[in-house]
Amino acid sequence: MVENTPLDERKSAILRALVSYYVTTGEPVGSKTLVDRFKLGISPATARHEMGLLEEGGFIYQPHTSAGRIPTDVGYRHFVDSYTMGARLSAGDALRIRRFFVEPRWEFEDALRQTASLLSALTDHAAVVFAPAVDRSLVRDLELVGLIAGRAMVLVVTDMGRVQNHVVLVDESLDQPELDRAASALKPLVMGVELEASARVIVQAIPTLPLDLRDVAAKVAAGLAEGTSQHEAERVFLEGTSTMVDGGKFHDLETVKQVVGALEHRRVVLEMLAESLGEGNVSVRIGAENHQQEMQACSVITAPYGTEDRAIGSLGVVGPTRMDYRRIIAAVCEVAGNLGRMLTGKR
Amino acid sequence: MVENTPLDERKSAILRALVSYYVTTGEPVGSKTLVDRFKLGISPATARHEMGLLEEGGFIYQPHTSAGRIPTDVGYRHFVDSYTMGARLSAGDALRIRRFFVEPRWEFEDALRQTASLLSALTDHAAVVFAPAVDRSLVRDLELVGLIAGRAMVLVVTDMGRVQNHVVLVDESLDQPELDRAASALKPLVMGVELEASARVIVQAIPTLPLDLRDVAAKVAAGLAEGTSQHEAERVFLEGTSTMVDGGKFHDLETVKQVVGALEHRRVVLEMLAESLGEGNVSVRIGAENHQQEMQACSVITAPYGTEDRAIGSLGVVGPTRMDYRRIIAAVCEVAGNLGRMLTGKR
DNA sequence: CATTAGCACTCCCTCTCCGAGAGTGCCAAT
DNA sequence: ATTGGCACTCTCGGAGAGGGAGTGCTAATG
Repeated sequence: MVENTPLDERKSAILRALVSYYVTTGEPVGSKTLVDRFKLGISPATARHEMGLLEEGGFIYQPHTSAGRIPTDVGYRHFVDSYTMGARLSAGDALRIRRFFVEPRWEFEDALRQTASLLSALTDHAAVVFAPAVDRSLVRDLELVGLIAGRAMVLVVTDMGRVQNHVVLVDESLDQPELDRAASALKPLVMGVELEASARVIVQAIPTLPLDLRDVAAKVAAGLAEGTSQHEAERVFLEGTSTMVDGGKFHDLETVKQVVGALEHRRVVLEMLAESLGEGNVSVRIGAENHQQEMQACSVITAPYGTEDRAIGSLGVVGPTRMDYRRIIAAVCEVAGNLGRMLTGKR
Repeated sequence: MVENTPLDERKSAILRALVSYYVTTGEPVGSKTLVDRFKLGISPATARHEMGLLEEGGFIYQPHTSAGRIPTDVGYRHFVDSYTMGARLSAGDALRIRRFFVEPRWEFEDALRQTASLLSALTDHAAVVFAPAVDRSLVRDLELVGLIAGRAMVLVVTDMGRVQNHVVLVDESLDQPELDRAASALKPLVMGVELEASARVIVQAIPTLPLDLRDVAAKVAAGLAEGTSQHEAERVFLEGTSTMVDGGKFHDLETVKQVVGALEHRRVVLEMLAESLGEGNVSVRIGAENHQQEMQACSVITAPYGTEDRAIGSLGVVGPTRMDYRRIIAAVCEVAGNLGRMLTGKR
């Protein structure tokens, strides 16, 4: 409520203890409980005094007079900022992650979906994994396949085993040999080019192409452009929504519905993960810090994955603000690191 | 409880009224309410008498002595069997479906996902659409694309615009020209063949191939076989799970979690939809009629889609046993019909 | 001056009690 | 066979009471 006072060490310790305890029980925490369970070296009265100050500072609040205290979003924020660095995974979790990633996984999409499952199981919250459609993997193949009734499919394969396809309308008279001819002409143009740039490359080369191929080329370029931009929503893998319904994570059923609904319509997930792609490191959004209206009862922990210098996607965990931040942050980081290594083969 | 008495007309009418009313309110229905709201031409006392008999027959039950009656699964079953034929869609719903299907949709997967969304929005329940990986669409193209580190991707396109890809391990020494050579050799074998049969065709042709291609061919066939059988789970499109959380559809939160969890792990959905593929027509599974343990608090309404003689997939709606069967059955049928027509181009 | 023990106070939670309301089953009359 | 009358049962909601947990304040203490 007042200004953004930096907390002295004792207040910080009290806040840490309070958050830790509240997160496990879900009950408001009183001064007595606090000094009983944690070796704070102070009496309940002193704790009460400090807690009063913490409340003035907006770090904790009482659901009603004469109840224990509950952390506010600001309180969680301080907890995360001051006590979260260097959190280590439990041996069990670490082992589980290591086991998961030593298994070879050949399918790109499969790997991402399973990673989402892992993350959800690990944290007991909903997990998302996102691979942006627009990325810097390199084109390995381009094919044109005629379908029924003047439709043709543009197929692009990247070096990371990702397939993108897009159906375009072409002149009905084009048969497969002609499509092959077009593909042969276009393929050399885009081989080794970044997927993101491929449409542009083709457009630029159109004037140099034989007249009868220009129309097809334009269609293909359009398909590529649309394919890379539009279908991002399909690149979101979401697992563990059922954990949201779990006992008492959210008090309000309406909230649960809102959150599950928002996650389901991938737009919100997409926004969150895209934001985190920009920042270089693990990102923690607590409650109202989320820009998305629907997510303001949640905390979202995300991290990009890839190599040091280049992120190829991001992943994260969504849960109630009352979550075990240390554990989850550690898990997200560890999984992101492993996934990045697995996909890039580096390091 | 007793035997499977065929109900006389009046009992049947009472049951119909009771189900209709209960489905809208969710409250146990009493004899007075029943004769007040429906023109049954009998007095409450008579209704009570009949209701007593219906209860003996196991069609309805009381949550506690001296409360109204609620339909049992058997009651719903009778309702569906006797009162559901020829149910018509509301004009609004019919229009909405028609509007949806006149828009051209080029992407197979997209079309299915959006259909699931439509069905969910239409019924206000969770909706699933399933396209089995093994089907009878015809192969239009086969490509081999080299990826990093001895992996190659087998790409197959079918005439309905479906792309299937599977990564296989090949000899590290194989470069793209050699893969192309292999693809050229294999492609003629499978062109126009049913996807389902393609792996078998290749295996049979292996002895006729040049020695140095036989290994690759076997790998490709294995990849095709695995691709067509294993990844069915990825062909399930699920939308609208958040509607499950809606007020009072299920009384028990634990049930909601169980159901959402089961839907999320596609296995259960897959089982249900595969079952319905076998039966030729719309199928209604009410509560305990579901073979899946997790679904016994739900009703599942599914229908295959495709042409008259050949189903190419199935779709359905999952909700609480307390649902508006007439409306939902009509919606499922209509959507299935339209989707089939759109995908096959037939009427 | 910070810390602490003591204490009165506040508020929630649970339990119980009670009356109203809804619905039933049965019985006797039609 | 149907119906009106009636006593009975059960749930639901509100009121009231007691217990418990936790607070803020004050005065005493090192």
